[in-house]
Amino acid sequence: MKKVILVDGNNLLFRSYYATAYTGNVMKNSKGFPTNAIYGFINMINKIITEEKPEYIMIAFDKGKTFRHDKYKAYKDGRSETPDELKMQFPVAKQICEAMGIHYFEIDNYEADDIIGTFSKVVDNTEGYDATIVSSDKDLLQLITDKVDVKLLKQTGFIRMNREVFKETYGVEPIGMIDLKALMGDSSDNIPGVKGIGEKTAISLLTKYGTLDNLYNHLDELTPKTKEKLENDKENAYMSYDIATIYKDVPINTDLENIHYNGVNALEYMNILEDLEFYSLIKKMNLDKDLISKEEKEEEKKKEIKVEILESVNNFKIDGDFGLHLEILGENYHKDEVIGVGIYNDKLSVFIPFDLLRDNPNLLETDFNMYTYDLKKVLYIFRKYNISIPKCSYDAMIAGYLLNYNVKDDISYLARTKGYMIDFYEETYGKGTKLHIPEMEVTSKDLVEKANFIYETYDKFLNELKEENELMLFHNIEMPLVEVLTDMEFTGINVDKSYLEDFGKKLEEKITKLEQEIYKLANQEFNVSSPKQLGVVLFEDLKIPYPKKIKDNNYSTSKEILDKLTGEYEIVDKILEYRMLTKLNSNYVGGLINEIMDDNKIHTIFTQTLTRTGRLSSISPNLQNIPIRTEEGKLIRKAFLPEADSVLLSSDYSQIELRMFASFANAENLIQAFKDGKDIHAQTASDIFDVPIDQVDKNMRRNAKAVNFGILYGISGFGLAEDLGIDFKSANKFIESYLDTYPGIRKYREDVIRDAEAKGYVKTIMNRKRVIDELNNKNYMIREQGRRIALNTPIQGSSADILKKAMVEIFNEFKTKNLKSKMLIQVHDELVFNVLNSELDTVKEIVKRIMENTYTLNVPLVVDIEVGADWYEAK
DNA sequence: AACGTCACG
DNA sequence: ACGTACGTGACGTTG
Repeated sequence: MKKVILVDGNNLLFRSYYATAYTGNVMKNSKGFPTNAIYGFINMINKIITEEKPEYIMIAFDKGKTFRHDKYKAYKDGRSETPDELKMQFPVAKQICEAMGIHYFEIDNYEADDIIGTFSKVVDNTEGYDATIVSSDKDLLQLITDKVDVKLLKQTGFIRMNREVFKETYGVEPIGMIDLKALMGDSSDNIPGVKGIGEKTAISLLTKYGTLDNLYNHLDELTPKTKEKLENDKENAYMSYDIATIYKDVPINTDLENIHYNGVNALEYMNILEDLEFYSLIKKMNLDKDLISKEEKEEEKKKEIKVEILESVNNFKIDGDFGLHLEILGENYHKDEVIGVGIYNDKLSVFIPFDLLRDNPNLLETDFNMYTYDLKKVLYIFRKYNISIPKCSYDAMIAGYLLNYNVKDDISYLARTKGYMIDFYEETYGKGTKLHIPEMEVTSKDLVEKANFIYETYDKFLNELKEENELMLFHNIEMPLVEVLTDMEFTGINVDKSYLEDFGKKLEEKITKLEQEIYKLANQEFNVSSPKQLGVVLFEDLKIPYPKKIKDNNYSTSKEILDKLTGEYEIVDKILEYRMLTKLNSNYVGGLINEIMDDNKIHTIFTQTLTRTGRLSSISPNLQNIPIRTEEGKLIRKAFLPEADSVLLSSDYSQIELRMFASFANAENLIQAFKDGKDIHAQTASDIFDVPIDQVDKNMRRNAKAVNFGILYGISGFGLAEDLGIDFKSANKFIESYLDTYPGIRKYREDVIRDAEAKGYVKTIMNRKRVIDELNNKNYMIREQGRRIALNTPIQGSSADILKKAMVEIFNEFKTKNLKSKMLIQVHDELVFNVLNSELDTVKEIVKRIMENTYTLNVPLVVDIEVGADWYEAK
């Protein structure tokens, strides 16, 4: 027997949607596209395939108004409109069917039921086949025959309904389902049936008379009341019969070979899953090799590479440029164990265990070029172990990042976009407690495969970069920056552990005290750190009126909300202080102490390929969010110290983003103000409120400052109103008068958005490109977000470009001048250096000159420099 | 693993 | 009628 699976696609999507949507929180990807229905849909299909192992499968969808509407206008009336968030998911579900290698059908004017009915009829009439229908809709039960059963989905699990079970449950043949509906109707489809006859009467009538026709032939045998009901509604009964009958002759190609299941198209499928951000499914799929089609498996085999595991260095020689991949066990190459390196080119296909390399640190000495994926990791490790480093000016991770591939720190993702089916890190090395180094046979193959991918795609990626005009950015900024960042990470920054410990103790004392006071004010003990418990205590037990229109089931206890209650309720002030102190203690005192290494320094990792705008990010620990805005928090900075005979120097761009914006938009008054070195927010206030600059008061300046910031983010009246605590109307007025004052800005905004919408992407001054899919989204809000992204990215990204360029130049000048001072930290518009006292004047001059002149805008770039005995003083 | 919160530019 | 400013990372709580 060959198994045919017939899936009710509509039903699956609706079910999955409402299974989770009732909470009001529909699952979405980071772009805001709803994915909850699709997620359940995919899981269900996967389950069906694993459980049923079908040779044939198809999925049916509804399309258009059906012929049933012609017969009965009110068909399905009363159903609530399908939510947009669900509608949006249908096209994606169909793409997924295709990617999964499953034929799907949608035929105008027919429901999914009819398509399924048509196939079930074919199977019923074909020797050697049987079918299983998958749905939670009982309507389909009428299709059950000896060869066709229904997997009826329940909330958890399913019931398999075959002819026997059906008869036991309903007392009639499956086909009698139609007669049953003709009598009892169906409220969900708004099928009327016969008034006054429900399930019980209908079943008992049909048990006796079998069919609707036969029943109407024996009306005289019935009680007068029932007879009357049936007579009155005869027309409705037959109409209902018609509508409830699944049509079995939909005009489609019913050749079963047409729906043969060949397995997924792995690449296409993966791409969709990545868009949806279903990472768990990506991993699962890769583990489930059954899902990958045979052709692809064969192709995979063809690519199998012979791997030599290097045991002795005697005959090892690099001949020609080569791909190299280094792997570590974990995520932090500053402390994790190194596994080894894979090397590949046309002549070499070798795995070198790390021990061997460490014992032979000159093994890789060569004039040929090295290509890598994550060069910084390689540079860092090789430097740490004094291994000679081949020259390298190509890194696939950087290339992939600039080309807008979703790299996600795992070479396998990038490789798969080019058809290299490399296992994910987690599959090979595990995760969390399961992290381990597998047998050398496995690691050697893994690393060489990766080196092979790096080597073979070199031309491809460089060509793509060339097409995007990103070669300059790649060669002159990002690649040289890798070395700069390596050096910064390697150098690290001194941190005074005992200072932090003392600071922590003081914090803890205050926290304990505050905690007791809060308990007292609350008349109970509870976990102040639990937003949930806190919400109940404040807004239920203490009956503090919630300061916002209630929208969710939960009370927000965010600063934004609590700030509105300060002064009025003592407990709120204490909670805010508690929050601030615990944040400092756990995130900064504790967090930083945990990251201090044996040399008493902190070595962060700068991620160069993460942000969508071109900025860096910093992890383990994040040195880009050390407190500064409050005095208490700022004290943390006293723990960051220079080396002996040195000071810390901080240089930061003044208003770089606003200058950038003024320059791009050619906003003359703003540009002039920058040229004249005026207080820019005061000048703005003077312009929009039309008063002389010396009559600008504090409030006017504050408002102007907020608009200046807002404009960088793609301002909205609502956002500005929130920020300034004013009403929506006045906020809009500010914005309007701002745009009237600076018509260049108004025009620039319109131009940028129009251009971005036409092209689907934006670029920075150095041609860094960001694709903005949000601009095409059907959802108004997401499109609006896309527009704000289009406005903000060139600003934020160009600032990032400029600072990166400056970093490379400063690094090079330090090197040529043989300076011992070191760049340590980058914080988006600021650099922090350890500067030897003897080099202070030189460094000041270099840093200021390069940062201010590395790129010429229509406005001057101004850099402020501060020096001190710690990071607190140097700021 | 996701959420809420809050630290930074 | 809706829901609202851009880009990050880390922690504690909760499911």
